[in-house]
Amino acid sequence: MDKHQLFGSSNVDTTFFAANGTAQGETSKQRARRRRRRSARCGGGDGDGGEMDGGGDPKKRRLTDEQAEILELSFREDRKLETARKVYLAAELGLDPKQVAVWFQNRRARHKNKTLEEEFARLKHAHDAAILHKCHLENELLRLKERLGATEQEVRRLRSAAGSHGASVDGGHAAGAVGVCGGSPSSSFSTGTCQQQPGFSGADVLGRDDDLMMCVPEWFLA
DNA sequence: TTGTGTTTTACGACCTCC
DNA sequence: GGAGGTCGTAAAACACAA
Repeated sequence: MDKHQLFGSSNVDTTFFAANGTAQGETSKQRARRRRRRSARCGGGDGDGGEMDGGGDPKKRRLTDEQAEILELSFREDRKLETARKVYLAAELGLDPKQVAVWFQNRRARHKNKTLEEEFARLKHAHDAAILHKCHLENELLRLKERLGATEQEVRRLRSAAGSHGASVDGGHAAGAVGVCGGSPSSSFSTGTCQQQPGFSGADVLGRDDDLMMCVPEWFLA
């Protein structure tokens, strides 16, 4: 039969019949096996089945491969089935128009299911990615909180040290404590960091590879 | 060969559109 | 009101492991 007759001037890929043994991803091997089984069951030679004249249940008979393929092509053309096309397909395929209608109904349902599954997979992938990103952000937040806590602790230590130092040595001129410690061996500011004038850098607390340089200005210590 | 899970065909109920 | 749509489901047909 001329496939183009079924679909008018449409762009039906006629190579479909040659290249695709299947309408829905079934392998040719599976299809062949299925056909053999069906033939054996129905006692039919080549004409597997449309009429089921071998005595099977006439109520529910499977379409032949060719019928299914042509219906599949027609479905790809247009998922809706208008009356004229239904009648034409039924006549061409030797089927009841009702069968054609039912086939389209079921095919639409399968298509919808497949679409939903694909959409679900896509959304799940996006969801997983979002969860991963959230984990990264939470880790980052945790790290920043730890750094903040350490810095605050250091600030408190410096303030208490500056307070006691100023009171006992220079009568309360604590404002310049950081700057004037001068690297005294006994001072808590004897490390190199305290030399960083005019303010305090928390780099020793934060670690060398930290990208966040938290600085405490001198007025804060006053 | 058989039990079981999946796919396909068919139907009824209900809804929408013309 | 009729035709054709979706949705849910039954049951036949089928695939496949044990």
